[in-house]
Amino acid sequence: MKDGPDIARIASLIGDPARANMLSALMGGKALTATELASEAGVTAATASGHLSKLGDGGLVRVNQQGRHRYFSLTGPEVAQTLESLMGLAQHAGAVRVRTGPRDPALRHARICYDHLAGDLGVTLYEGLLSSGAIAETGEEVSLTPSGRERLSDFGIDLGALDAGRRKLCRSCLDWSVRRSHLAGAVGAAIWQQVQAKGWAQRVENSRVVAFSSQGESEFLRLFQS
Amino acid sequence: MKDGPDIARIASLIGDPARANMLSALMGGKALTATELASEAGVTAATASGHLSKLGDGGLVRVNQQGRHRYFSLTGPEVAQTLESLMGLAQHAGAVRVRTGPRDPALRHARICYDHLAGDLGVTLYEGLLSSGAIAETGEEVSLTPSGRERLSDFGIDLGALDAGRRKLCRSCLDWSVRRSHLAGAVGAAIWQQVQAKGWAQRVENSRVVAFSSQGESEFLRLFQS
DNA sequence: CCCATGATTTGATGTGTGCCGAAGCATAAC
DNA sequence: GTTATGCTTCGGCACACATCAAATCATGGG
Repeated sequence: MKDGPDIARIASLIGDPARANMLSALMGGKALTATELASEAGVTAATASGHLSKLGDGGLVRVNQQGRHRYFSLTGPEVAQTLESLMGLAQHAGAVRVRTGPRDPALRHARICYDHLAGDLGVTLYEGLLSSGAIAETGEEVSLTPSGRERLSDFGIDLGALDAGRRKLCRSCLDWSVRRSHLAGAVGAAIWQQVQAKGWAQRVENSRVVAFSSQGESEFLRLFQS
Repeated sequence: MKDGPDIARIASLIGDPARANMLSALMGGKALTATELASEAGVTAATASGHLSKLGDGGLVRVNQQGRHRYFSLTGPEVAQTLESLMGLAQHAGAVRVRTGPRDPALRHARICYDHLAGDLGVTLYEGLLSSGAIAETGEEVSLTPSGRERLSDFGIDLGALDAGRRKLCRSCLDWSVRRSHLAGAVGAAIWQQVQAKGWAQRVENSRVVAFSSQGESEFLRLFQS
């Protein structure tokens, strides 16, 4: 029964602790340099370089050379989605990190998933948009309704720019901490941008945690909670 | 950035070729004995035993002792779903098995995904049910509409029994070969059972491939294709 | 041009772990 | 009882690979 794609190859790629930490760091969506990733993984630059080249060969990360820096990022949302899926399994299997970080509760409340909002607030957003009819689902597809377009325009999002882009507008992404969906895709990314621009929230340095100001959070909930 | 569940632990579990082959075999949904799995993985019984105990500790497989046999199966649909997701990545990353099996095209056409139908025909089923209004989606959730209940009853499925069960009726599962959704959950499993009972298709020995009779396939399409 | 910084390559070391054979335990058949 | 089968445990072997230090290459700044 050696059917189907070679799953072991890429699973073993993710299976090394150093590489897994690098990938987790890249889940933040920001492109990071090789040295930054080395520090994230807790290894020397030499070791990190080897790992990154393997991840590149495996098609999990992409490089972007800029001057003498090389910026690494995940190749795409599929990778992020698979990683979240693995986190869900690990969580469920009780394979939580022995020394659960102090940031853990904050991480569950609101965090970045690649380039959009996840955690409790991400799920709230998704379900609020859905129940108010701003987005709708047909099959796996998520689409923006006319009323949704209007609301997001009012919110300050330039939908014309998104339409022009090649990226799919809406996409659902399974949340490992809540085990429900949150909103990904171009619209998901744009909403996060706008939340940031309005000063409602900002990212915590060197972490996927998102910190909402108390006022920002209440405005966010007022606008999006169903 | 050591936040979140420990992803490396279980990824490395899947990352070993022998274990990956075992898991792939279990994707067939049937519970298999330790020796069967050993032969699937191409290792001795001793080695297999060690692997299976690790998979058990990691929460990926479940044991079911019966007499002197020990039957192994995946702990649940989440595991199967994550594996499919990994296959999607592997496929996309060009990490296809060097020696692509002769069963490969058949596998894409129709196969078992844990306990329901996947591949071209699985996707056709899902989209047919959706466009004819038999199922509907709200968020990540898939639900059975009244007209859908009626159709499936006519098809010979005992919905009362499914309602009584604890398992979620409908669930969508991403298909690695087609990259679209197919139907999982209790209803997905029941449909496959019924397709089998009607003699439209049967599983190919020692493989996830599903073979439809030509008459069975045309009846299936007539009934479910949108 | 020279130095500083970022990144990769090379070579050597060590640990982890996959693998098997043989022996030990069960359970079932006779 | 005895024998056979399924599975696990143990001991030992060997290979793969993660790791680092030092050297090399590349880019940018003064």
